[in-house]
Amino acid sequence: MAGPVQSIERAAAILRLLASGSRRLGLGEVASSLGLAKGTAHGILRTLQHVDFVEQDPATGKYQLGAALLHLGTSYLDVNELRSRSINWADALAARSGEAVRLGTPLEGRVLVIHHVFRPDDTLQTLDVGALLPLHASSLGKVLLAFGVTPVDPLLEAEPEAYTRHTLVHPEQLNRALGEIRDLGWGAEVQEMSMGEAGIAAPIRGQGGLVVGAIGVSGPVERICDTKGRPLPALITVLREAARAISRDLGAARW
Amino acid sequence: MAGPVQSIERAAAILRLLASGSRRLGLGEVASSLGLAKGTAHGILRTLQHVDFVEQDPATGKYQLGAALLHLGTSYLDVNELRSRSINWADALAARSGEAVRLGTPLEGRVLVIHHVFRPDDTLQTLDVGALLPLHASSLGKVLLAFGVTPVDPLLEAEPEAYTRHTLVHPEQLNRALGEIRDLGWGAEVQEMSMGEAGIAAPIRGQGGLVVGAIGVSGPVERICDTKGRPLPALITVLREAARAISRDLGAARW
DNA sequence: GAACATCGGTCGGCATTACCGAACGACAGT
DNA sequence: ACTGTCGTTCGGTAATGCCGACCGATGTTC
Repeated sequence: MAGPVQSIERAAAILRLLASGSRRLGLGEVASSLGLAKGTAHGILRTLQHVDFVEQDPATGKYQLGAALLHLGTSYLDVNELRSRSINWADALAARSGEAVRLGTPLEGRVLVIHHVFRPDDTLQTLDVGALLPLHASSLGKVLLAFGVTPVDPLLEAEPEAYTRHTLVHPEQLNRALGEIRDLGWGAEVQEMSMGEAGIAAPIRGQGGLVVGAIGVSGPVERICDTKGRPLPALITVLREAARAISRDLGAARW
Repeated sequence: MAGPVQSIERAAAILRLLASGSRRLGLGEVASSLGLAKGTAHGILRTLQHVDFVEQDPATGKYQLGAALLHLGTSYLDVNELRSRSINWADALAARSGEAVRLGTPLEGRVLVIHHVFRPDDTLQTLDVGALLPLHASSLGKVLLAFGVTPVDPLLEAEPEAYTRHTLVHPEQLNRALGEIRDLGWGAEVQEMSMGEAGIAAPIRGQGGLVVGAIGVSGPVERICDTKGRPLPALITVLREAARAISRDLGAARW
């Protein structure tokens, strides 16, 4: 296997850097962050600007992501088979459960939300599609971890971030939870990312039974769980039915 | 001005190619479409795959866009100042007009929709954010053309596509329409893209009065226009007020 | 207000880099 | 079983993009 194209890797690193900080970055910041010479970084940025992947503030000269990326991102949604086959089932699940439904796939050690159906009531909600959730503190992420879609090692070595006092930060805690998820076939997250919020998720399998993503419902903890903080069995049932239906659509034989 | 980085331009071309056709593409197709040797295209694709910009179907070996692009695309929305400053005004405009509101910016000879507020009634609507509209057959596009945000020349030379029998396809037709838009300060599109649909749009100005985008309302022709097919004055008023308000927020002094 | 620090941008020489084209192995259709 | 096509690998070559010093503008400090 020959080496990857250096300049493209660097360009991707620059784009990721611009995406991580949500403010505009100067040429010097970009260059030093990636250990590049200013001239080199400038050449790459100029090229990225030329193809509309980055824009430059004419006043300050600072750089930010460009418009072409938005179109590429939505084009990804259009061709994503997991998403397109899930849409109808996700709608139905939101209707049956009365809660918000989200679909996730792993990306760079996080969970990328690729579909989001709002809770059917008319409350104000923000679209999560494109957002990245933590693996260890979201129901979608825990399911993906449990079924080996994405490696666990980095999380077990470095202490993961604690969002609330319920977040599983100890490797053994997390490992035990993942074992349970494997046994049960579904996973939950109760106030581990945000107090008052909870979610449950189940794996989606593609051809050959390989887990390719996860689907979950989430909402206020009092609507997801009973008074003892355990997920409502009725929700689990409809969720797992949806996950199975999507898996079947994707070609997973007997799941 | 030194030359842009070749491999990055090629990588971007591959991504755009994958985004244009909404189906997966094989290596051979990619290579021949761009006039590259198979080996070259493979190296670039391998790199793009390595950074999650493209994915490869393990069964067929064909390539499609990757998940990282979705996150980059939404990150672009997060930092886009035109969008963030417009959100509140767009919401208000949708409420006052009772119609769907969209914000556009030019991209590659089309209009990129960067914000979309659904019509306030509860009908089923699909989110247009990230979609590309034609310049000559959308109200947003015509406004951007009229105010010189994007060059008109390519459209005037090549006959633009006719979506309906009302689409302006003759250069002189289009030129006259653009002149009117410049005079009036707003533009309309009545069944030029899709029969039964109409829209009106107004320019948004940034610092120094430069037009940086457009905002528009659109919906069924009978709700946008009067019986003679002319846009309702009340809609035009609230639309222009919103456009002015956003322009002021962006730093356009006296607009 | 003048000197300075910092910024984005430019340029030319060097050698690393990525390109090309042919050959390979797997697969599907015939 | 053969043949066409596919994605992939590989090595030679020179074109390519990288580096670091330099430039001019901007805004900051004393």
